[in-house]
Amino acid sequence: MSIASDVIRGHTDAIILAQLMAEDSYGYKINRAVVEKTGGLFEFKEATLYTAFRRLEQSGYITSYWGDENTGARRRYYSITPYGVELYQRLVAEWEQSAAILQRLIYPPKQS
Amino acid sequence: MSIASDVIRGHTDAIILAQLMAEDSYGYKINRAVVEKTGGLFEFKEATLYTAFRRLEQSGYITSYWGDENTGARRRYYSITPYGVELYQRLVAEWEQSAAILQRLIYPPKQS
DNA sequence: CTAAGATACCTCATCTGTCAAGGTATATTG
DNA sequence: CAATATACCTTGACAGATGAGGTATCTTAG
Repeated sequence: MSIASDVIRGHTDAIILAQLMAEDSYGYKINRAVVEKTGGLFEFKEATLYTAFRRLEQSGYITSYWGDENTGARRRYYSITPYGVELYQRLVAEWEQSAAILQRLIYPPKQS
Repeated sequence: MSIASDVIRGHTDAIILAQLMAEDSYGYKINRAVVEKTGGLFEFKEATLYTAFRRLEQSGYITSYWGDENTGARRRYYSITPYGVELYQRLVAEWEQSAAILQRLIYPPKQS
């Protein structure tokens, strides 16, 4: 993950929910998708990922169920709830607004 | 600060350093500048701000000195060090790269 | 057959940054 | 004289991220 880490920090939930907006998925697969999308620049630490799943499920934003693989390691699939869709939309809106704001704050002001 | 809070979280150092890149300044003034630049959407909690100052100073990124006001409350001015300039540049570069990455991660992928 | 690596999940303890809540002190303005 | 603005500070609690450890299955190379 080299760079990026600090900025992505705090957006764990939004990234996970974005994946679940497309389809039910499971931890390992979501993390593979993130690695692939970032060209290897970022990946979740496992502890971070599973902590987030528990947090989101306990708050009612996602639900989980065991996959019925008859081969390979078992998978716990997650599904986004209507409540989670709302959260996702709010997080995206926040991101958009806040990215614009940060863009203004992070560069030095002209001297007065 | 209503919205924004989560996204700005983690960029305290970069925002402070950006201000100090322009000129030496002090806590209260930096926070006023932030409020003004964001149209009132965001401001630092004082504890967050002063915690950050201490962290940055202990790490050698900024130095401080007391202003010589002969009126009004005393001010502790902060000055960015060469080491701090380096950090600032690194943080900005990270922000730019990471904002682009997040932009890709935060929207749902097309179903395959 | 066996070792290594990929797949897949989980927990615990610790660290770091944020922030609510409290405090001090001075100057200005109604 | 009270309220408000300026200006700084500390403490304790909390939440999210993470290092380090663990379990189990399947595939592939030697």
